[in-house]
Amino acid sequence: MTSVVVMHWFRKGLRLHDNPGLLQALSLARYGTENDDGKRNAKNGGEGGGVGGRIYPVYVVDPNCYQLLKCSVNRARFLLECVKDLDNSLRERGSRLYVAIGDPVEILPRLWDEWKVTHLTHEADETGEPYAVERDEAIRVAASKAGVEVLACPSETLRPLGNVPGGYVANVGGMAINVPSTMSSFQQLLSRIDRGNIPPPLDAPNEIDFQEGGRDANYDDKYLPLEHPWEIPWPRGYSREEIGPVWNRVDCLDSSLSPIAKGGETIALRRLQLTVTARPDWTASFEKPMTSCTEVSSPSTTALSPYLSLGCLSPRTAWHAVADATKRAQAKTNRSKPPVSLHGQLLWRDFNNLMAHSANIQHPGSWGRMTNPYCREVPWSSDPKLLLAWKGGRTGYPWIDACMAQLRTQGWIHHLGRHSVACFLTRGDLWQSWEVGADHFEGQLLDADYALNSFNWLWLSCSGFFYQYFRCYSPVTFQKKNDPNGNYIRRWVPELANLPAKYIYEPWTANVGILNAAGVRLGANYPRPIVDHAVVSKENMSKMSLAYKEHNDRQAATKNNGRKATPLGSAASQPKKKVKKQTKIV
DNA sequence: CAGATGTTGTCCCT
DNA sequence: AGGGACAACATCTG
Repeated sequence: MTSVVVMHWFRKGLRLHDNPGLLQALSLARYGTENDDGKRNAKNGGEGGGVGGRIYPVYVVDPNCYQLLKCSVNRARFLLECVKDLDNSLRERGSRLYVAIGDPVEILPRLWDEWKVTHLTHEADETGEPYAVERDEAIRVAASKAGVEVLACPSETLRPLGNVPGGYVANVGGMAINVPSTMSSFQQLLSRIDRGNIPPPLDAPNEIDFQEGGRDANYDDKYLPLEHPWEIPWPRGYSREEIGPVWNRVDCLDSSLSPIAKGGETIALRRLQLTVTARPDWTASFEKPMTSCTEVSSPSTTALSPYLSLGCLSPRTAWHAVADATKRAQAKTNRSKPPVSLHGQLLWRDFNNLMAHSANIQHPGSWGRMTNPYCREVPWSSDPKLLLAWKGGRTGYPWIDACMAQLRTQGWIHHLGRHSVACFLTRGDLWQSWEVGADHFEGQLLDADYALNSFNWLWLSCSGFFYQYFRCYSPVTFQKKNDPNGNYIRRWVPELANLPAKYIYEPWTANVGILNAAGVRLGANYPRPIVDHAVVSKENMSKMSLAYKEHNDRQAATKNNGRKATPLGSAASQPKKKVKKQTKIV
């Protein structure tokens, strides 16, 4: 009898619950066959005795992957906590995680050979993130050479993104469907698939599922580098000497200071329980724009995003937790609706993923760049001094600087805080490209996500999906109403903590006596504003207007030269655009 | 083609 | 607190 040896390769999807790839691996190891519909658990997935197969759950700490390439210390810590938690959960079930460091394209084939692997399962990467595409293709080629069968299962989103049954762009009768480019058309598309029902999450496998082919005693002492995290080559730019102290410092962080307690599936499910399941009325009536971005002690939202971005939490598990809690809410409680409801937040996530998927099908690898087909060309400047001031929270606008300080310290800020700083860097004030802002967020955010990060930067910079550039956030007044005393600023910019409330958002308007009394020395321990918002925001609106005109002219010229083929029939494939109308004079 | 709509603006008025 | 002007974007709907 040929024995089946399955490797389940964790990349994202760092969870046991609702993990179809893992269940397929278990089914193969126990019964030698795939779980036919991918919907039943491995324990129910077949008849008769097992085939004596074995399963090796594997994680490769890959310094070049999206999750580690640009990561801050905070983010590396969070990722490793997720991996450790996964190992703990597998050990509770009689298995374990085998962890290696380096390039999966070199490491995995060695392990296939060593372990006589016959099947490889992993979560499919559907957005077309360039590094993942290249890596997975190389793995597919190597697996084919090695005679290893590969099974990639979609489980990152509520529904698969691609052209598969139940997916958002599934071919219907051989006709490619139009990919929506607005949230409302996305919602309509979703409502047409199985009447908007979201498939229920799959249960986590239990100890019985792992009873055959659990641990391999021969390798118990191998692949345990997590005991020595300082050997991990992160983050980029730190010398080996620095990495030890960095790790120690991270371990000493008071995690209660952070809205994100700790990484890992266990904490993710507990946080879902505490924020959603235990609060039916809050969940049912949740409206994103009504939540506060100036909370000092704990987030006003669920702050589940870091767990979703690494796949510690399944979006379908979250969806059904919200649905169940909403059912239990009191009758008199107002039920909010997408896009502002909690379900709406998960829909945004899928919509963003679908847009990344679509952009990368049209122009591979373009999503994170200005060449993105959904991105308008705007002639941004490039000023390293301005960029550095923004990154370091030294813009002289306390609200902006406070947000950047929270980002740097906790790796998380409220969505509206992100709006403020992203608008400020791009179309609002500094006129720097959204790409450099996205790049910085990618490094700093615990919840950095390939699809969501670029989508939001396109949106805020009015380069794509959102175009009302005349709606501009003020770095002074936006939060004055919500936090008149400036408690958030006092928390994150301690240099300003003693200023009277009247001046906390605009220290440059205070006289020297007041500043001295508060210990503020403008230009010394706190900068003067690097730009005059009233002036530059007006100038920038004119620049945006011009950039849009030029965009429309280019579109019109393209139309005259004939249609450009685009495979998905998206908005980008319908060049139309009359020349902009003259403004009517009344 | 006109009119409605778009997750979360600001300022000033009553 | 609620509403309109601001100056006026793109996309979708009928």
